[in-house]
Amino acid sequence: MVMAAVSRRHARLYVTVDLVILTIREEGLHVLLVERGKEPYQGQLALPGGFLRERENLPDAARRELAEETGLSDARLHLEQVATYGDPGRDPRDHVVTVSYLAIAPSLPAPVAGSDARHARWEPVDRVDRLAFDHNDVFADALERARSKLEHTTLATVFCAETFTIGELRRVYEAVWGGPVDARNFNRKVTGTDGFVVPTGETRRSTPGRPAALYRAGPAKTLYPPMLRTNIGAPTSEWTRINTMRA
Amino acid sequence: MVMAAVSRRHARLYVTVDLVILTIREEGLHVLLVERGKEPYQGQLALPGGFLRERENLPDAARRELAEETGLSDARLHLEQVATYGDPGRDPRDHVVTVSYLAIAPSLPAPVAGSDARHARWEPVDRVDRLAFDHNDVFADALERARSKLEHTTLATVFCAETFTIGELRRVYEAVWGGPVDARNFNRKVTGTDGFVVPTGETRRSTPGRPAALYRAGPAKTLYPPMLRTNIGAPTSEWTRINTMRA
DNA sequence: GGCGGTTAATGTCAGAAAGACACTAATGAA
DNA sequence: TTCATTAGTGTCTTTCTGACATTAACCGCC
Repeated sequence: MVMAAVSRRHARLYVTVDLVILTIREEGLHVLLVERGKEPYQGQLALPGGFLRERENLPDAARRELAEETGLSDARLHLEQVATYGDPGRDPRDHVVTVSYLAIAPSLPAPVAGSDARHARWEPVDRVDRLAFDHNDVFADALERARSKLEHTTLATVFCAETFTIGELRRVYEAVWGGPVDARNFNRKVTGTDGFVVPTGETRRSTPGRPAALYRAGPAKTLYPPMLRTNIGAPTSEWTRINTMRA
Repeated sequence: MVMAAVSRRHARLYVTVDLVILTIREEGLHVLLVERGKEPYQGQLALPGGFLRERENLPDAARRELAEETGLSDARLHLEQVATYGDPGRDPRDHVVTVSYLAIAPSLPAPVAGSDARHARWEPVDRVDRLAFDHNDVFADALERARSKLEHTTLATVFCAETFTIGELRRVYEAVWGGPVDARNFNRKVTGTDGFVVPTGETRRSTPGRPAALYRAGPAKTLYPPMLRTNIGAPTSEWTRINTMRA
């Protein structure tokens, strides 16, 4: 049986992946940006990314680009698809559809010098503005995804090292949500939720101050009931983008 | 200044949109499926969809396909992007990336007979199995998205006609979540949440029984605090698919 | 007109969870 | 030993939800 090829009448497009790589540095949430080395948008900051290769699937492309930018392929990294943007005018050169991925890692070092990351740098998330292409939207959607995920899942532990204190975990929430989280209620919620964290039995000393108990990430993925953002502005959750359709 | 074209070394792909069209018929949640008229997967059921055209953006393509399938372009329809699937082997003919959209409408009629919808039919969501391509995954993800959205947003009203009763709204929840919802607590939650519904002042009589008050959808999009599924199996929320990456 | 059945709406009680915040504990430095 | 700092535990109140009872508003029938 002969199988017909796809009609040549259909559009053929380039597909890229764009990465929103988040980490926590200097007590604040940062995103990795690169300076465009050539047109279009030369000199402007953009999210890192690249073109899909022949017969390459999307997550592999995202992992490849991530490894290029951060040098990491650690399994503890979080990588998840967020949205797809396909406005024909988003890239002046040609019709390019991009699939964005949220990547989260424990404290990442300064960007490595590579051919694509020559002018890469960590930017505080509240300082991100005027990115190339539609990357402002891409970034905003991924940031909101990260914020929502901290409400409903135990994802925050991915921002931490293998062992961490409750205080460190709470500061992750504060960095991602952009506001204070009550230490007493946070401690009760996290340690009272089965599978969120697992005590190691050891402590980490700080000078001065009471030594803090150390924990590892537990097996639970879902945080149920969720820990909702309350006193940090009105929730502009990704839930509310009814009829949201990325172009 | 001359702008370089995209390198010919990068892959060029076909992009499609796939629609998960949900409606409620005969007290149950249904999805629109079409029977494939040609290879690959000829004779098998699939989600409706089609190829992106030259210079067409994704939501326009989704709307175009939706109009073809349902005859509707009603602004009250809900249409939102869900995920993108790009496994090179997902279509035997060529490397095709698909972007899935969730579409929700009030009670839709039997499928119109069109060239693409010749063998279209509504299928109860719990009877969906062995779809073509990777459409089982596509469908499962969109269904879960719909289920989650009923927890966090006022989206359920889109399944209803312009005016509806609280009982009708509750049956939407029961159809989408697949289990019973307590009428007394539901009524209190819905009518007690600002902006969820707005009373019309009229009633709808049923014979026999107490006339039910009629409502319209209110302005609120977010349902906060959310109305979480509790006694309908463990929540298999889309939140828990950490590291979920559609291929 | 009254009664019964059905559906809708309101109400009650209890418990869980979270918000707000105080107090105690465990250090190390001075 | 004292003090400052950080961590952890605790208390009270409020809010919300779960479970379920009761009342209300019909229409059909006698």
